[in-house]
This record gives sequence, structure tokens and C-alpha cells, in this order.
Amino acid sequence: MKLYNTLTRKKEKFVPVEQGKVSMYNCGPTVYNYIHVGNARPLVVFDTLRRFFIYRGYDVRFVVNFTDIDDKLIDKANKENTTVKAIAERYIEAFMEDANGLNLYDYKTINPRATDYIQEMILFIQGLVDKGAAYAVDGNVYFNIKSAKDYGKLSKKNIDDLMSGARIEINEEKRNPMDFALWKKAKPGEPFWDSPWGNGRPGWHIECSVMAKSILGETIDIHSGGEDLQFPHHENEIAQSETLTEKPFANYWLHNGMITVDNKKMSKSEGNFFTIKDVAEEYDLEALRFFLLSSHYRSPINFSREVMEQTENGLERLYNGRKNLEYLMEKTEDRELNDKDNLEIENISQYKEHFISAMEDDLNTADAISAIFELVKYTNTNIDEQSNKKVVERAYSILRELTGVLGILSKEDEILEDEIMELIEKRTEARKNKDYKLSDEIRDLLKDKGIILEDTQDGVKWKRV
RNA sequence: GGCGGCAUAGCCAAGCGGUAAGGCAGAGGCCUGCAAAGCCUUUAUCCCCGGUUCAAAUCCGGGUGCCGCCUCCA
Repeated sequence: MKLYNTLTRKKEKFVPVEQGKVSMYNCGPTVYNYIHVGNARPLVVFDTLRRFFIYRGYDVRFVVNFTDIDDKLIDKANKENTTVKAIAERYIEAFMEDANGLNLYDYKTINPRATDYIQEMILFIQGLVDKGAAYAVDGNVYFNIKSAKDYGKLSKKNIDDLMSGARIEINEEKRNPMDFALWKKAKPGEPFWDSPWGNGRPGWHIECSVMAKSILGETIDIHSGGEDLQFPHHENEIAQSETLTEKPFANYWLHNGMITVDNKKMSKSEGNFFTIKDVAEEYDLEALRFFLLSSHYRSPINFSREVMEQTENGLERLYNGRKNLEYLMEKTEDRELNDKDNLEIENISQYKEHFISAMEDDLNTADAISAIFELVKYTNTNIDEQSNKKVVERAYSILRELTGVLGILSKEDEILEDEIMELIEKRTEARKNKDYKLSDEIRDLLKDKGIILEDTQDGVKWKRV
């Protein structure tokens, strides 16, 4: 497995800290609002990486946190005259619904909440204060970036350039304008926790460092997130964690590219965003997942109605391919494998090899998807009622395996109600009698019910719209 | 101003020095009572200009255009 590591700006061979195990941490949502398509990209992409690791036999621990305390939650709670906790509950619930639609959590994922780790954060901050890397001023605690060796090593920025950027807020309390808050003094009416520096709450950056350390340990394998978090968030996480533990915080830093709309970054502050719920009204969220995997995770991708429709149609082709194989499994005969069968199995297996090597090359899902399309093309063309059932089953299981790694084609066929089966039979009878008027009426009736019929040489196939 | 990325057919998108994958859409055809699905055929000198090489979409230099980060942001 090769992964592009932002730290070195190179594709590197992946070597886990502990053989056969992978620890991953992905910065999760701040739960003050519904998540949008841009927020969904890292979740889908790195969920796919996790699935691939599991597929390759790794024992994976994957953490995606909830930031459930910060300025935005406090503002929202004040505006709605409710509590921060209530806001967090509401949007965590909404998040889980979206996550479910995106097929994110059918394997175990750890979802810690920042507010459950306040004591660990206080100890962490105290450790930094004891080391002289952090200082308290009037109830606030700041991290002194001068105490971090290599500050800027991830984002390749140097402190002087940043200073001349000069868009840093002036704060009299800070020794250096780039110092950032580890602990914020409580203002009247804000939620707070007791600490050695008085009542207050944690800063944003410290949360991820602490949850990662508490759950996964001092050095984790992979830390991921959107490329817009590289600076300052991830840079600050590194500074805090490595200053405290004196060990590498994460061995591999993975960053996904941005989603754009009309070629401008989708973001809440720009207002050009579509929430997952918006998308769900028009498209199946599985199509959104497929869209997010249709190009390489580090490239920017433009979200548009046109491309979503293209994606839906492509997904449909894959479903049809699977449907055809399911159909053939019923129709084909199970017999000993001959040379032709073996050759076919060999051909089919090549697509699986192609898929795996694409995924191992820095998670090239776009190329991996092309392998799946090629598999479907192959089976549509070369496999039929005359084929050996063993070959059909082999193709089918590979298709399921590979689409499962991507988390697509997750919808299963349902059993049709008796009433509908009767209509289908009635139509078949009508067609036999060449009563095409009646047969077309029945077909239209079923279409209204969302069932599409296909007449094939060996009988009627149906599918849901 | 500093740092980084990208530019491949109507659209999306692989490609990492050996002569342009895949998908969507369109056109024509096969099959079908008609459809649908599927299959076949069909659409690219890879932003521009130089250079290196037997060979460049791929490497180097110079342009042009677009985007991201430097501020909360996935």
C-alpha cells in the first residue's frame, strides 16, 4: 500500500506502527449545523480507505470525533435560547442519519465527543504548562509556538512568512501573535469546566490531539482530514502533541481536496453549499458516495447536477450488471470446470487484481472503479445461460466484494408482493396471446408502482426504479 | 506578498518515458411485438512555446488560465 504523505509530499509505502494493525484519526464535524457535501468527502474517502484496510486483513481502529463544544455551538444555543448540549444532540442525531445514508458506518467506528474528554485535556494542557511550552494569562492558556520544534513542517510554512501575512488578530495576552488558545476562560452564560486556571473550556486544536492520544495512543498511523485543515489545525495538533510526548504524533498525514461549486470552494461561509439532506431530496445518497469516489481523493471535484446525473446512470449500469449475474445464477448449470471455464475465471480475476493495485496506489478509486466497469462489461459480453454456474458465481462474488470495499451497490433486491407477481404473470399470459394492448397496460401500471419490466429470451426480469 | 496544486474528447475521469483506460451523453446498427437491458461501431496529435530523449500527455525551462492555504472552514 502506498499513500501520499503530506508531511513528506511523497507517496510512501505504508508501514504501520504495529504489524497488521492500523490506527486512523479523522477530524469530525463540529455539530452546530447539518453537514454538507464538502464535509462528507473526507468521511467517505477515508471510510473507503478503512474498508480497504479491513479487506486486506488489517485490524483497523478508526476514530471520527464530534466537536460538541465551541463558539459556534454557543452562539447557536444563545440564538435559540437553548443549551449547547441540546444543539449538539440535535446535530449529532442528524449527522448519524446522513452517515447512514452515505453508508459510512457498517463497520465499527469510534465516535468520541470532545466534552467526554475534558479531564484528559486539562491534564494534557497541564503537561504543556509544566514543560514551559504553554502559559496562562488571566484564565486563558496559550501554546507558545516557539517551543515547538519544526513548527510549520506539515504545511511548509515558516513563522516569519505567516507573520507578514498579517491577518492575525491582535491579542495583548499572547507572547507571539501565532500562539493559539489551549484553554479559554469562560464568559458569562457560557458552559464551563473547572480547571487549574479557573472556569473555562478547551480550545479547538487540543480536542483532536487529546482524543487521538487517549483512544489510539501517542503515535498513530494515519491522521486525515480536508486539506483546508492542514493549517493551522493539523499543524497545531502536531505542535502540541509532539511537544508533550516527544514522539511523532502521526506517521502519515492524508488530506483530501476540496469540493467546488462553479469552481469555487464549497463552504458554509461562502454560502454556496448543499447539505447532505438537500442532496438526499433529489438523489440517492449512494450516488453521492459514488460521485465522491469517482475521482482521486486529492483532486478538487466540482459538484453539479449534471455530474450527479451522470453518476446515477453509471451506478445503474453496475446494478444492472449485478442483476444480470443474479439472474444467470438461477439459469446456469453447475458442472465440472473445463479449460474454457478456467480461462474465464482467470480473466475475471484480472479485474480484481486491477482493482487492488489501483487501491494500493494511494487509493486510486477512480481507476479501481474502472476495473469494476470492465468486469461488468466482460460478464455482460461473455457470460450467458450456457456458462458454468461456478464461473457465474465467481464473477458475482468478485463484483460484490469489490463494490463492498467501495461501499456501493448496497441495496439488495426485495421480494415482490404476491399481487405484483400476479400482474406480471397475467401480462406474460397476455403476451403469449399477443394481446399487446393488455400487456402494455399492465406494464404501465407496474411502472407507476415503480417497477420496470424487461422481457428477455428466458423470461421476465423486473427491477425497482 | 508568501506557500502549494491543477489544465486530457460535449461532460466526468485514469495515465507517473514506449505511442491515449473507463463511465455519462450523442449518432448508427444488432436483438425485441414495442420497449428495457445488453452487445457492436463511432468521437482526442493530452492549454501554448521551447528543450532533453530513439521515444514525452508523462521529464526540464518559460508562458497563459484556473483553484486552494496563509482567518472559522472538510
